[in-house]
Amino acid sequence: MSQQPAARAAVIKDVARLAGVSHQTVSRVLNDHPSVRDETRERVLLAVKQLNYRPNALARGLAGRRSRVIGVVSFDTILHGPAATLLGIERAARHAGYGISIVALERLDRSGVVDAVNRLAEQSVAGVVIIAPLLTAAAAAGSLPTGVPAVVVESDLAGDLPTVSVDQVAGARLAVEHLLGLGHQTVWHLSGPKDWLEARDRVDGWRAALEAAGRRVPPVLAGDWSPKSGYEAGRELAERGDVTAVFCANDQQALGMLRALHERGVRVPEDVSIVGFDDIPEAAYLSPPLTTVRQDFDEVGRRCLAALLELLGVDRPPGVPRHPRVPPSLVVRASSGPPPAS
Amino acid sequence: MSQQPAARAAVIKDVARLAGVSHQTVSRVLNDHPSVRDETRERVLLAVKQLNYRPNALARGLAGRRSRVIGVVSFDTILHGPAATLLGIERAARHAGYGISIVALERLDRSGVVDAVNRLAEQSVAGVVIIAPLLTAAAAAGSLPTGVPAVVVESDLAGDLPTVSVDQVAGARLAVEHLLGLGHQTVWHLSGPKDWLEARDRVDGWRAALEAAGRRVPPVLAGDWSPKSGYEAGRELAERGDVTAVFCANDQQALGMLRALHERGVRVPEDVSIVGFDDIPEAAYLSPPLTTVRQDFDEVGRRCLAALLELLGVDRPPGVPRHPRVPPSLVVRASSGPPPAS
DNA sequence: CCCATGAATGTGACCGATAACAATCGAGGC
DNA sequence: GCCTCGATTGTTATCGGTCACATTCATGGG
Repeated sequence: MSQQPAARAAVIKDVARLAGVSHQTVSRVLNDHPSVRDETRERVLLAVKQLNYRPNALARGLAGRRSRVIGVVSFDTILHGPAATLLGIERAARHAGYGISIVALERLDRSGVVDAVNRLAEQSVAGVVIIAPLLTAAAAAGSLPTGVPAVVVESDLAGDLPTVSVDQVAGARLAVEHLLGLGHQTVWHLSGPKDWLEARDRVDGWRAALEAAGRRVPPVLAGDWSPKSGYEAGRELAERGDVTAVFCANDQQALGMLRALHERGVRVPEDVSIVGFDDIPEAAYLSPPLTTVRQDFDEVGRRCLAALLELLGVDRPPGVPRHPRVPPSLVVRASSGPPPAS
Repeated sequence: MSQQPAARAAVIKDVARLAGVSHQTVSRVLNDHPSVRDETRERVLLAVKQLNYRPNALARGLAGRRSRVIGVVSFDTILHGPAATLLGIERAARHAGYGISIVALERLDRSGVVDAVNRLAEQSVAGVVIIAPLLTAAAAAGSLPTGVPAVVVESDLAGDLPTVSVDQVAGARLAVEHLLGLGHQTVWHLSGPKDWLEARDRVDGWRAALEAAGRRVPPVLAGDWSPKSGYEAGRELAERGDVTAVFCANDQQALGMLRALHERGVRVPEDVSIVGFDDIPEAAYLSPPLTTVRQDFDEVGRRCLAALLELLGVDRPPGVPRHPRVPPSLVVRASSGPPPAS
């Protein structure tokens, strides 16, 4: 009848008692402090194993003023990019021995970001990563009041905070150069929403590539990332006879555009070539399979963590650039080809 | 010269001093304990505001043995379903005043799940939600060693733990009945991976609906959620002339199948009707727009949280069922129609 | 008029770890 | 042989809250 109801998890004192040392010595072993005799260390580790002891992260954080958790402010994780970025960060954090706390934002305005960071700060996170694909969020990140170490993803203009982003401009250039290389006279562009930085950068890269080649720059078609906006843009383009190549700012828009063109009897790539951006899992199985630009989100996650750890002074690999840009790569499939002979 | 370097954040004692009360009274105000005089309460709240005081969640959790964070064990959050579920849980948690800590699993085996829960337990989470769409994960969840309150999502066989899931069987039935209602003699099925519970349930629902209608049950085609497997199954089906309707276990597979059929000149829905599952954002813009079954992931998230809060004894709404099943709904689009006249 | 009662508030222990400092011990220098 | 020094280990304070209990004070019943 004297059975404990749920044998309370062992704490550091239990380990100390079992190993016959002071709790402080146990703490030293756990944090591999140098001056512990080998024999003592082993005795402690044995006790740890026997009791299945796991240090309490809360107590650790409170006493040591550093927690092994990093906060992530995320946005619209239904979209492929943000979801993949979040996963990349989680993966990198886990490998570095950190946990992840997330706060998702419904709207990406200034007070929302600040508020989210505050909520994370309450939890004494070691630092935060802000996935801030919008201009407003980047601005907010630039003016964080608290002294929380922060890294901003997908934005290179967050005040003096370190940032990590995919080189969107280079990605757009890859797409455009690919199409020009196939013989197209110019390339149209269906952009993402104006307030997204990635959308803006892709427009810039597209325009720069066209200008560098001395080509005419058509007007930008404005989309909102959704397949719907791609569909609508596709119907417009189908009306005109002079479009031979379109660079869509993401794969979902490209998908909608494919549908519109197909509906109107415009053949891809024979009549019009389409290039997307993201390389979502579906891209290879659209009709036709989509040529697109792939982003390495795992690499983004790794670099975020590297930047954050440097900020925390944990690691100090001297060569880490403050605003690294991860290079994207072009994946050529069947949706792009030479222009019609005409 | 006496300026503080970064004016350390205010703690409860600072508030107490400023308000001229004891720290315990401040604590009472913060946790709205009844017996505090109004005048005192206001004085404290004023001090809180003046100092911009925010209670330290670590200390709170340590002392009070309850943290306002719940852990989520997630898997494959690149897929639409898990990503949406995660977001739903985060949203519900945020509204209930809880934060979210996540651990993503690479593989969904027993030790992985147990390990993830342990990592969360170290952080003293109030409870965990396990997104366990695989049989192995459900089994692991059923044998969690620690005394951590847990709710399991997308699995109804996790020992005696409360679970929340979408009624996959009903969803599959909706799809099949829709197709039979259009006049098809029978419906083929491209399943998800065998070890996923959702895949298994959808197979069950499909078969049950066919049997209930007294129809022939064709062999199950085995997929793996990927567009690729849908594409391959589509090529096989195109070979046969006798297939008029296919229920795909998810939209990505349906997408691949659409591509294969299109490639072979099989028209959808004139020759073959296709129904998917999930209603991913792309579904409405495929060629043709996809008829599919929609799941309400926000509702799943809400119910998860309700179940967890009940487990925590925080709330006790008596009517909460232990294994609620969220009903899915059919979204009819252009990929399904009457069978060919033949 | 005294005492029981309950509301309002304060005091000190405690949660489980780390940090700072003290104590102990054996070895090498004079 | 005594003292200093570094390696080990222990003791106590501390992190920032909550909990359990003590205390104070005004009120109402006998």
